[in-house]
Amino acid sequence: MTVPISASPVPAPVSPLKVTPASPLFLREDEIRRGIELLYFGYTSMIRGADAILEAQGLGRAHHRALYFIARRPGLSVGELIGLLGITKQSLGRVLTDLTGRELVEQRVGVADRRQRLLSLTPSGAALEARLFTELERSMARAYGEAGQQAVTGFWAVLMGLVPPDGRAQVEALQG
Amino acid sequence: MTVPISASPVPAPVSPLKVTPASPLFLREDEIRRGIELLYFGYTSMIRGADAILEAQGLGRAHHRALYFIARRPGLSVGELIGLLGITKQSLGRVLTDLTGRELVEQRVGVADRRQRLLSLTPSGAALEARLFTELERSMARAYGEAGQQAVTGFWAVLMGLVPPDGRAQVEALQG
DNA sequence: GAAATTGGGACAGTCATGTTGACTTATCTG
DNA sequence: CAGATAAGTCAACATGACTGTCCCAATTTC
Repeated sequence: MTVPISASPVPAPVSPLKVTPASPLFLREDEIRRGIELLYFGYTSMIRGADAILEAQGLGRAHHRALYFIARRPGLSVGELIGLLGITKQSLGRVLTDLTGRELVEQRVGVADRRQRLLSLTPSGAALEARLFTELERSMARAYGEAGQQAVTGFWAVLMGLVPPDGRAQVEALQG
Repeated sequence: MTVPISASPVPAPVSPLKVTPASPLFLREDEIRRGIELLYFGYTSMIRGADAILEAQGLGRAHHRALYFIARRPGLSVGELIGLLGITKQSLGRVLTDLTGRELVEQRVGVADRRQRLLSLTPSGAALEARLFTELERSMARAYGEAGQQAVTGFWAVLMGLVPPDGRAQVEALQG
């Protein structure tokens, strides 16, 4: 990455006014640690907003995650939800028993495959998920607004880069 | 959303070539959900890399977080660590008992205030933390490299925006 | 100097959420 | 029909958070 300058004796830096330029190779330990720490604090800050609502309902974050993905992809099967959450059938089972018992989630038999149980939110489940989403949205919308449109694109790009290549299709499929 | 057409017969859109322009106000629900989901999957993908090392040591993620912050700010007090982790004294107590019992962390009496116990890593603790950090670094460095320098700046900006204003000083103080 | 506050440790109990393993039922597919 | 798959269930267990209480030593305050 050396720029050959033959004629001029002292090669002047290209941008002398930038005091702390980011390393071109992104390899400095401090930059890695900054990312790790911001990811930790940013993530926990965002989800903390919904905790009060959940606690008032006697639910936990595991219930929230299930509600979120069922809202996002209504009609998904139990197996698909297990894959998204990355937990075992037994762990999800307890959460799903809670949610169906409270009539926040309902199941119906799959059409193509009658072994499947397709999940969707009841009206009250959708109302609760909307309240929870509003909390996350408040936090995320403020961050987007403060950082600006270009920053948001970078935010998405780095986060997608953190996901192992074989998992990216799943994330993309969830969206769009 | 009807467009009144009075004088000019067909008002041409301003940017007819942009197929899916990002909303200027960053308020479209899909953009919020994309951020929520990428943050969730990106965060879990990054930390998952260290789990195998931890499990081999019989330690958990709580131990990792404590090791990380002690490595980052050697000599910090128990109270400061509690503040960073956002957990109670009792919860941290068990983790710290484990780590000191395994001689990964050591405590010494505070100099200015002798009630304090200042935490630091032993050589073997530093070695373990370095191995764990290498795992996180591998993931983060790849994401930085794929996304590019400008994206990293945006990544940082959005994440800092997620942190409530009264908590940002603490995050900044951890760095630099 | 006495009293109140603070930093830290310890004990006991509880809850939420994850795990493994084994078994059952219904259904689909070769 | 035989085997594989989707889902549910029971039991046991591990982790990591919580609350509440009590204690000690050191510091700060009056």
